[in-house]
Amino acid sequence: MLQSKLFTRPRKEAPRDEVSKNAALLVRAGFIDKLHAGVYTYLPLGLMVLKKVENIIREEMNSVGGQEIYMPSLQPKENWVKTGRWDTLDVLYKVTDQSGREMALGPTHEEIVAPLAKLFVTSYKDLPFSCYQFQNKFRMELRAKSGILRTREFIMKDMYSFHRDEKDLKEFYEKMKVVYARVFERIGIGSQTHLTYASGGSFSQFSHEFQTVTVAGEDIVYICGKCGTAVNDEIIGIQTTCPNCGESKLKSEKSIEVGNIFELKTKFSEPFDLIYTDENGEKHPVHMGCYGIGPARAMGAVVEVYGNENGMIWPESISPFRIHLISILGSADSGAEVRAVAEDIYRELEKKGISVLYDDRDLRAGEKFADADLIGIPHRIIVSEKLVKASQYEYKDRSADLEKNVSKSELLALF
RNA sequence: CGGGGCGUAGUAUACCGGUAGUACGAGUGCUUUGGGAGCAUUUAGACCGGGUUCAAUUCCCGGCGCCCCGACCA
Repeated sequence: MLQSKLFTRPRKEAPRDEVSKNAALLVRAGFIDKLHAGVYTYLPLGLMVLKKVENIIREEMNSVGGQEIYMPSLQPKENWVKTGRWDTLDVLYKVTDQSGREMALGPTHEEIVAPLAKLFVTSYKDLPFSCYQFQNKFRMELRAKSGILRTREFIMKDMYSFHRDEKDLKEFYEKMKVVYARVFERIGIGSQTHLTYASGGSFSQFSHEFQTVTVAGEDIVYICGKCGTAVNDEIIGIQTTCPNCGESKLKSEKSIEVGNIFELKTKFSEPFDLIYTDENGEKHPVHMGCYGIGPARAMGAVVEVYGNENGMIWPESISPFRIHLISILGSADSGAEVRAVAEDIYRELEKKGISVLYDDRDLRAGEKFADADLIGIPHRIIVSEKLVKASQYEYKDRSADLEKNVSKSELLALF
């Protein structure tokens, strides 16, 4: 993509009201814009990152047989009354239409997916299965904060699984732990993200969270130095040792919850009468599991981990582009030649199917470099008068801090 | 929801009870060209409502908005 065509533009300073690192950097780099408290627009570069995060999650959900669906945000009041959450869930946004009919803006989708499953589940032969979606969730947070880490409208991948009994649910649940770890590994925060034991609510002993260590986090976890498993502060009173290996020395860290999984069991199947008939003709409630990841929050966590005062360095897997090609046009006479060489390599890379952000703007070198630092694409190629004269290209791998001059064929061989 | 802070050009800021200043950005011209260039020139601003006052962007009250701390966060 030609950078001159991007309708957004990086800026030198963050707005005064964006204090958190993730929002300050993302706003400065032109990835997001704040509409109001806790509600952000995703601009072209930001949406590219978000979509890459989503696609990694999608691939992993598909790998365990998850089937993608899309459920509505506008949800009937009756479903929420049925589970008793219409009056008890204080983050629920309620809207009323012209006829006076009340509805909820979905903060989650158990109330929708359980009756949905009821349409298709009658026999043990219909189980197990799982479905998921990427959907905007609305939660009336009393206090939105920390940039895109805690917002009132946010995208969430929520998957729901349906099983004939607790044992089958448990097996699938264990598989999801592995799949979730792989998601966070792939988006670049694997080593900072810990499987964390948390409160299981009234239906199981524990739920599990995936907590990414960062000072911007709002949770506190106690991490086992031996196996990396963590315990959430909320249950450290009842779980004082590592639940995985028994180690008693745990280190406390601030962290952000980027994913969580829990066993719903029959909590939602019962109110919606979601039952199946077994081999003997006996009826049983379906056992459910629920698995959430906030792609935008995960993206914010990545920024918290990799951002510095100059900008980002994106993990390659979710970088908006693979390569940032920068032309240093120099004086008017050399400019045309530099531009021709840059356009040529741009076309060749695109032809190879490599995504390139080509900074073709007629700006000075310093400004282009500063913008590139902010945007944070990990691979950088520079074309300048000096380099053109020597038939060389400067290649920089920003995450490896590697910088070298290469010929065209060497350059193309790198990707 | 409790506590605190802040609302001034597109952005970041300054001053002031009496004509609102600077920088960046944006536009134009010339020079410059490998780390946010220089000169000239143009552009553009006091959140809303009420009160005090001869006079309010400034002081007071209310609203709205935003940020931070805490509480909350299947």
